[in-house]
Amino acid sequence: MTPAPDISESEWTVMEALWDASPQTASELTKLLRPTTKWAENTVRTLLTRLVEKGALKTAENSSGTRTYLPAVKREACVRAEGESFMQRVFGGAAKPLLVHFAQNSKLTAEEVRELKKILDQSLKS
Amino acid sequence: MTPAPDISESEWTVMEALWDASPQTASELTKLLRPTTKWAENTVRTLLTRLVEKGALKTAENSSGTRTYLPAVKREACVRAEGESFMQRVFGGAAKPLLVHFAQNSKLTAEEVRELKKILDQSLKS
DNA sequence: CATCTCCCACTACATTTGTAGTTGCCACAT
DNA sequence: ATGTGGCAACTACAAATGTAGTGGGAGATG
Repeated sequence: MTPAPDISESEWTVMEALWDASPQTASELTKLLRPTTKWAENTVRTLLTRLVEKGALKTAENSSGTRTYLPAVKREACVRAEGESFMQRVFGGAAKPLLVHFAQNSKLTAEEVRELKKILDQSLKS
Repeated sequence: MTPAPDISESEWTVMEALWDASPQTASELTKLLRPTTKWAENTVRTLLTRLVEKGALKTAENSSGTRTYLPAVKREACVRAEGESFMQRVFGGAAKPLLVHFAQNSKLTAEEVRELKKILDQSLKS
């Protein structure tokens, strides 16, 4: 596995779009992201280039010869890495305080609480 | 309330030390952090200065006239802000997927699971 | 053929972050 | 008075990040 590259905030936005739907060309992505980000196309291109350098994206040519981008790393792997680093930085690496924090600071529906409890049960299963 | 300044990773290390025990002088902090960080005193001083600029720390003179540093923002507030931003970036702002993720990726003791369930129950007590 | 368009490769430039080094000032021991 | 040891202010400088601009080649168009 690629060791889950470091993905900055803006880059993360691009990655999400591609995890959601890929491959896409730079201009497709630009249009897709424009409403939320207001980024110029060159900005998106720069981010794409950097992500390719980092090994987070791969490229391929589409039928019409233009380049398309697609993830080279799984979202889940990046989420795990980011989560790990966050947990380390803010909670000294301990999962429980983190879970406590988010459990306390979120308003959850009864349904969600039920689900989470089930997952907690499983999590200690193995 | 101060709107919870943006605290970088290295800065966070310093903040933790001061949330843990304050006020402290630059050299005290340097000694305290040396084992873990290997930072030169000037490095610590730079971080302290930046944190003061950001409004995360305040200073005061101690009896012997040298400067001491102490938090100007509560840890809990910073944790909340960081957590919020992390949740936004990585989980699109949704608490449940975040909780699911960490619940699944952590090995918890039966005791911890019990505790967490209790907190979940309270969290929906609206 | 002369252009107009797209797309891509380069270049740009301010900020933030990590990690110090250099200088100046002041109280205290000679 | 003078050197010395701290402490504080200012300066340094490279990498990463956010956010573009510019120039050049390959097709589409008039």
